[in-house]
Amino acid sequence: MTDQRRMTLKNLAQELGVSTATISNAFNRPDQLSPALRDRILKASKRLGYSGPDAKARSLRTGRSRIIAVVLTESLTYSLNDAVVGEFLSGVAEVLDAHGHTLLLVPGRGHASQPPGSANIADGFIVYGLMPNHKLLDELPAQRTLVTVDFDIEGYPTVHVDNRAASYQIAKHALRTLPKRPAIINLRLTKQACNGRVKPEHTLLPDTSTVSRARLEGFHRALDEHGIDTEQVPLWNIEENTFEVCSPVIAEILDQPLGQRPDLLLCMSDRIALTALTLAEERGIKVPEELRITGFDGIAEGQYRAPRLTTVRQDSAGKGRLAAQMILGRTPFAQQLLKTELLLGDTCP
Amino acid sequence: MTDQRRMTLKNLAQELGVSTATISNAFNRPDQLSPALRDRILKASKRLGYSGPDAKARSLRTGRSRIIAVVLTESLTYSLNDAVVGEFLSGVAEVLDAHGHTLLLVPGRGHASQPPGSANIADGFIVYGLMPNHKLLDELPAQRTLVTVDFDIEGYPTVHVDNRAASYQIAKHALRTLPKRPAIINLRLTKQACNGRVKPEHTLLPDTSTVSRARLEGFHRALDEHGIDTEQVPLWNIEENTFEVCSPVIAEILDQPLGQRPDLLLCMSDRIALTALTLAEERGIKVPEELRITGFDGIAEGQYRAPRLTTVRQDSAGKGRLAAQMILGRTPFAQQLLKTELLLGDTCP
DNA sequence: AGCCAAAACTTAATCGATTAAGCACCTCTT
DNA sequence: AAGAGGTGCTTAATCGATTAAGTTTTGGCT
Repeated sequence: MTDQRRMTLKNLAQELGVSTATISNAFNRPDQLSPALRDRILKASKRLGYSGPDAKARSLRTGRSRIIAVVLTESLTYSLNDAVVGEFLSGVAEVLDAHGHTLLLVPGRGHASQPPGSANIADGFIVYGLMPNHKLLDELPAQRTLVTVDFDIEGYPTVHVDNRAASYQIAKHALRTLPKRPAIINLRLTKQACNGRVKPEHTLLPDTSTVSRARLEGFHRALDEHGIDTEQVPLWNIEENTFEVCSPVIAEILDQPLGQRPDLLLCMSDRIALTALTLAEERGIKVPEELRITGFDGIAEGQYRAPRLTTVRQDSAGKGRLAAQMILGRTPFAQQLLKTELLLGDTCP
Repeated sequence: MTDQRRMTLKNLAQELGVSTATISNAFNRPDQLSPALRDRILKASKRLGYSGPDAKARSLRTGRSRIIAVVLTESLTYSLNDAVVGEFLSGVAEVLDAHGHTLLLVPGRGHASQPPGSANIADGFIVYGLMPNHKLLDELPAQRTLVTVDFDIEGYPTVHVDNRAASYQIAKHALRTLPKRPAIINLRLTKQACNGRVKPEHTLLPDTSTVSRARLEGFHRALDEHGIDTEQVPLWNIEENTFEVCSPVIAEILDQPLGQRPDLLLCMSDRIALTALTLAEERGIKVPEELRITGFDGIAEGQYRAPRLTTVRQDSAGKGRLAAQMILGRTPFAQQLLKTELLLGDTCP
């Protein structure tokens, strides 16, 4: 028996007394050989434990792997626990799957973080929300196909959301009833790590193409229009979009003496807003009577609870679908800007 | 200039007048050549736009791709929106990343669902919670390394959670104060699709190795011990672990006339329990006074809210880490059974 | 029968690397 | 001065497929 040697296309060909080309055709181009022979080959490969052409060899020869890599901002560990990222990925996956492609996840920053080397097996890269100065960016553009999401690289196609317009819109809504003490809680806004109140010594990220910077500008514009001095509006920064990291900062905000405690929180993510909501509930602070809260993102968790979060929904899944379509060449490369939608919940009616 | 032709190791070698072996060594075995030459090679490759050995070719030659595939039960679109799956994947990713491997996501059921063909590029497979009769299982064991999670394939290493013990434990806790009308809400328990009350014509999944079946048995055993006739306990089934699919079923349960409405809901997932909690709040049903609710999984969403969900925590991330370690050969292959932990929240004190 | 096109296969080059084995050459040691 | 042992590099086989081009067989038509 020949069970021992690893089954390859070549071995199978020998076994059956046909050429390797024919075996290959049996798997890839049924019209190139007689049905009878094809049937014989397929049966034999099942019998001998040959599970089809090896993906490694095939991808080398054809130059295509049917794998698309998504490069994420953070470690995978963090990213996969973030609802917004999850939604985005599920959008990507939906389109890839429909076209027979598979999804490779590459961490933006990791432990041993290999160079993208092991990932350059992919046919294309979707780069998600990297900081504009990220070191990976030096290496990537040498690669073939590339779509960026939520940030720009000069000359490359992008899909993103009009963050400025969206945050302006929700701030406008919130300001219809003027707050006495509004406050803003942002995400990764300062150049230096800062988990708490943003002080004069902190410099904000300069690049207005940054998601956080754009959202802040939307808030500020709305405040301006309502005659509120943005300099006087307390600005807080949070380093990581998780309950654990948000929690102490928000506790600090809510535990200020009554005269200083904000009555409106403009939050830069639903995660932040939901954390604020939970902490307010724990303290018996009435939402929205004593404290109004707005979020950003429109994740499911904020909508499937009582009270519902007032927020602005960005179509993360749609963003993912679009990016995937661009990478697969189903949609012309372009600069795509997705619309957002105001969700009127109960936390800021 | 030679910029035009695609840079390969061979071209680079020619350009520099050295052998391909030397270039390869420059990237993979620095000790095999003089530092001076290596430096020259690295500089030249940067200059000529060569981004290191091609991953496709390398993986063919070496037989290893440094890619591990995770095969998921459902479509990726669904899986990536499920907190439990997300946590599991983040555990997997953590270990893979630390060892310089990348994560390939393969949907269990998809649209065009290619055979695992394009995925067999992976060095190993982590198969997550597939139904025991899934067709993918026919194809997979021919592959090299394989670890199953949350279900068994004869003879293969597994990591799972003691679902029976865990559900028994939380049911025991819930039954310390005897309910008048307990009810059970399960997930994917019936052979036929059934989103609602399980009726006599439905047959339960036979295999007790199934997660849902095991959990049901835990519930039943506890009920038994408290002298409650399990036949009399209404059993509801839900087909998909999402708010949208849960919602109508739970509405139906809660909208029953007061004498029939349950006063204890044993839910098979936190998603179900949280949906029940939201719907109860909307209806002004007091939790836990009028209705006690228990969950299963211990996802973050249930703990970072008020009231906190009473549930039993399975260490999904730990499951992922362990599976990844086994696949990478860092932990001996085995049948691993992870412990669970009771989380006493407010919904069933 | 004879001719020709289509059908059914085969030949052989190629994709871009890795790596064992081999060959110079240099530096010590005795 | 000869042998031993390192360095530093090259040669060439190989991984497992795909595919354009070529060859043989088949069958249809006059």
